[in-house]
Amino acid sequence: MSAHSDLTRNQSLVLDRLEKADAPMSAYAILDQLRDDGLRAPLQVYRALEKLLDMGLAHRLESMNAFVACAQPHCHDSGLIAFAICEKCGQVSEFSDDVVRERLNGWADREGFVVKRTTMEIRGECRACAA
Amino acid sequence: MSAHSDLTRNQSLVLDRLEKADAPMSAYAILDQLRDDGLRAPLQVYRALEKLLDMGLAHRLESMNAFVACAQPHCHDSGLIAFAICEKCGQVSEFSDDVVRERLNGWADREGFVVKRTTMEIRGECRACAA
DNA sequence: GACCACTATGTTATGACATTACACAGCCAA
DNA sequence: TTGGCTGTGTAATGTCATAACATAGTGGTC
Repeated sequence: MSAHSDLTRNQSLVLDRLEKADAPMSAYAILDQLRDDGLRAPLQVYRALEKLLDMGLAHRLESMNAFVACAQPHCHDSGLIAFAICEKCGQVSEFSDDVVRERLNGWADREGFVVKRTTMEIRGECRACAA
Repeated sequence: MSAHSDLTRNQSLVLDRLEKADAPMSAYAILDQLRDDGLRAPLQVYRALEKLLDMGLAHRLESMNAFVACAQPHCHDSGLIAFAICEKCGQVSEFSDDVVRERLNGWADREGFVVKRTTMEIRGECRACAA
């Protein structure tokens, strides 16, 4: 499943936990589930998460202060990712749209704005929950 | 400038403060600046902010847990707003793009996802700061 | 092998952001 | 004048995130 060869112990623990979750998890929720594995302080989780974000293996959902594992192995490559978050069941869908990326980059170019990071999050209800 | 006729006292205080700021403010920063006006507890600010968000007079920037006054009187009408946030000077630019809105709505329609709220935030450096 | 730089780790304390719970006051319509 | 609604005030608490400091492994270089 997950070949996290070059990850440290803490990073592996955190990523595994995220991958097994069916909804975004807060750092403290992750911590609670990893007590038995020896983790005790928030910082241990936050440090692991930071690296995972850097490596493109996890995402941070700004609108809910929570984290998810990447849906696809190299989804960070697609440049700009949008998230659709169901507020009922918690499920998160990832997708990317080249046209949207184009438009935002176009605006930035015209304005002389140097983009570092873009977050796009749609809150609502997924098909199943809206039915 | 601001005809906040139908606002309560606390709401007016908070909105005025936001409008005079040249960068996003956290709820606690707002509170600190309104101590002299009689505000003492975070909740007084959060309650005012909630109403202002509802009325479309202010925005919440999810990626920095901060708030800004609307750039234009009725900018919520444009449906979907993107924010470009300069990490150096703190300045925030608001803009909307119909094509982007189209694309996101298209995705949602196809997926059967019922959209409640969308946040789009670009972090980086504005032209002046990037120079 | 001794040294040094770099990265990861563990722990405590603290800071920053947000909400719950409860009590009271004003306003307006039935 | 009663009851519902909205706003307000206050204290306590809950949730999210980082600073500061100490320790330990790893790998390169002389």
